[in-house]
Amino acid sequence: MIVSVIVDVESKQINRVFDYLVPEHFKQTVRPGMRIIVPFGPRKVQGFVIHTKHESDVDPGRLKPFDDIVDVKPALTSELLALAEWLTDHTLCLQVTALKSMLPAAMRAAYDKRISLADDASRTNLDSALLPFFKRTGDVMWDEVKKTEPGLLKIVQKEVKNGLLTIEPVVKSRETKKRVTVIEPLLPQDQLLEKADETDARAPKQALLLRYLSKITAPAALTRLLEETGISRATVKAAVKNGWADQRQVEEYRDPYEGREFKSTEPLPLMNQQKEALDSICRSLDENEHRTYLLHGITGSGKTEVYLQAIDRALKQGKEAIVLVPEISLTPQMVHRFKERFGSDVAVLHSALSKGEKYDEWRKIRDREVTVAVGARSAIFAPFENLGMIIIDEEHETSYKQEEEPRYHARDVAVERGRTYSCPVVLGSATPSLESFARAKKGVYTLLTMGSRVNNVKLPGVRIVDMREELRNGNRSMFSTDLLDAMNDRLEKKEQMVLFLNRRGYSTFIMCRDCGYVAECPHCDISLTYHRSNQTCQCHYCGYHVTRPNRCPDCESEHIRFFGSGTQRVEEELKKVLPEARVIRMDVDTTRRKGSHEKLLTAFEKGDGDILLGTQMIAKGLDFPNITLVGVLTADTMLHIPDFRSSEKTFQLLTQVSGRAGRHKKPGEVIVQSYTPDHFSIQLVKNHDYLSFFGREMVYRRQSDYPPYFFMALINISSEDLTKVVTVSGKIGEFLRKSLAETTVVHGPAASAVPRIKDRYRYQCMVKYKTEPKLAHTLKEILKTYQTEMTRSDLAITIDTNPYMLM
DNA sequence: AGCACGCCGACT
DNA sequence: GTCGGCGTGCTC
Repeated sequence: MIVSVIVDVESKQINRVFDYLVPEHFKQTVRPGMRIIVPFGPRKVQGFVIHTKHESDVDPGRLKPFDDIVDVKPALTSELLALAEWLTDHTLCLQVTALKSMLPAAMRAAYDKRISLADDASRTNLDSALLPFFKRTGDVMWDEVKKTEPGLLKIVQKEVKNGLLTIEPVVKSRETKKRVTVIEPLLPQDQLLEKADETDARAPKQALLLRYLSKITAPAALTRLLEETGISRATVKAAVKNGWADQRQVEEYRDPYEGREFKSTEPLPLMNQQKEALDSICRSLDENEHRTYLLHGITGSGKTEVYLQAIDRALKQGKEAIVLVPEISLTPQMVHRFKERFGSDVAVLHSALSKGEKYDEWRKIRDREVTVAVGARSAIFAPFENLGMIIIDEEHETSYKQEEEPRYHARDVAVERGRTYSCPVVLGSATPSLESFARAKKGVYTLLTMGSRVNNVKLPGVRIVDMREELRNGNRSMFSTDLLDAMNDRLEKKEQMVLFLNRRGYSTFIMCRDCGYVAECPHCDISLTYHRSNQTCQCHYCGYHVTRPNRCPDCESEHIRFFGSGTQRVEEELKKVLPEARVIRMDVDTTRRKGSHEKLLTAFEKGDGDILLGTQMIAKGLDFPNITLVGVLTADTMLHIPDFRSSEKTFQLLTQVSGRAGRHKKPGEVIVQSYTPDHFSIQLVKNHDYLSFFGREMVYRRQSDYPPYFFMALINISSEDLTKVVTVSGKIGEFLRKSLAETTVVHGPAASAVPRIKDRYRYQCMVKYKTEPKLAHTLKEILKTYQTEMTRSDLAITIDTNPYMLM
């Protein structure tokens, strides 16, 4: 018996299957989708079994048996193995990269070396630098040595040559399972009580323990037992020794929601528009028909309730469901709604969980202990085998696109899986991506529209304030008179408000007023942001930071000024103009710690704050009844980034934040401050007019050959050597033009929008096409041509067949 | 990737 | 004579 294996070596040359013999004792257990440990050249690596067979094309003498099996159950189902192949083809990534991306991070292998003394006598002759590590008997792991003294590898290798040490490569598993000690009575209840009566006089603690044991029906956690009875570990030990009880370790799933109560909810009554949407979706479900629905429902129209009831129907048919939400930790409210409706049937996979917690949630899916997976992008690979429903909430969100390899879009994967399982895929949004809406209009997707809010709550009134006008009237502050008045009004009425600004830190750039010097990152072509809390200037691209200069590094002038405002600056300013207001600031800097995000939101919900000030992360999913005012401080920052989607992003963001106001009984108001108030993506927010926005934006996309009219592919070339980047990208551009059809447009090569990041120069070529059968082949050809140069030098070529980040 | 093999310059 | 530089090639 032979297995074909994709080994965990990320290199173009190794991107194919290798065959291994199956050792006799594994013949019954090994199956496709399992991870195994294989010898690969001189080392050991992890590999994925792709299929089993009885003959190999490889010379039988060269076949080696594999070492071990990692998984008890296959990590990947046969469907996911096929999906990995699809991912590889569509994103042009390595097969092993696709396979690994489907597993939780805790299941990715780590490698180490075990160093042992050749024999006991070797110790005396060992290089003195290594002695501290070999004082005790037993082996030493290289990772341990590296931690204290990374330079010692040379000496270790020398001693290997001298025959004093041996090195054995090992594959470490990062999977840690949480274990708890449990106690279980070994005697029936009546005997326990009998024994308790006997021991009462001599050993009261034993008696207490025996009575406790007589009451339990399932094994009890030791820690809890000790806590509740107040007896000591020694007492328990004695009882175990007496043969009254058994103590053992059991595996436990870490429950990130432990101790939290979710009251269960019943389906809510639906409005007509919701019913119609639900009926269409359920029809596909009942008929086992794959169909992609675009659920276009304005903010507050009750999309979530439609998802919940559609899922419920799928579960009742014995099927499973996947729900994707953008960066789920950011929308705890959404998680709660699923937990409340489906209780312990839900596994949650979000970025704020620890690796171990994610692994446990993932195992619940694999072991079929749950039937619903709610999570961010990678949850689309949930290893279900009878999928009945896939839902992508806020489908326009760009976080569904992975910006590392494999560069996939969860929406595409969802449609592919929906096709395999013949099940409906529901894309929901108040502001669909242009791609999806265009597809819905063409009939590729089925459009479902929900145009009014639940209970007919009115959409908030939106006012657009011209900040140039404010300036002309002598208001140089960051708050317009309108916004300030409105804020004062809400403070008086004890109502809450949300202030939105998509820039963290304190200021956007630092400039010397005397000589015009602007502080820039020495490793990236980008200006530094001032962070007031720790008095540093930071680069948001590479993390470089320096203490703030008091004098201009160029001309020694003291007139260093900070321009533009970030959330920290606004917070400070708010303290000045509204000293009595309680402000809760929410951005990457205040939510870095685990759970802090939710803590801040709960505080705001409880009314511990009047103003919630934040970046992007407060734009989605917030649903608090007391919010009656939303202020957008600078609507145009998004508009000026060099990206053809900038108008779309601006409109989506403004509409989303607007939706945070007046979702319940109290009417809401939105004030948008802008320096370009006449731009259509800002004007059309006023009437929440998605359709007009769609129409206007499509005209621009058609004129400029952008998606959805054209497809794109982006080739990025980078190196520390600028000359190399220029020559290589030049050749690539030439090759693209020569190889592709005449109707295809090739832009560049040109320097990227951020021409240097982390000391690497970056150039790019852009391909825009309608149909291009030769594209995949041409791009693969490019990678093949530069394959050796990429391994031998620092040259890097990355290809994105559906780019969202054009920087 | 990571490791061995192999062929040329500067040291005990 | 040997140590070590990194070009080349291979991994079932």
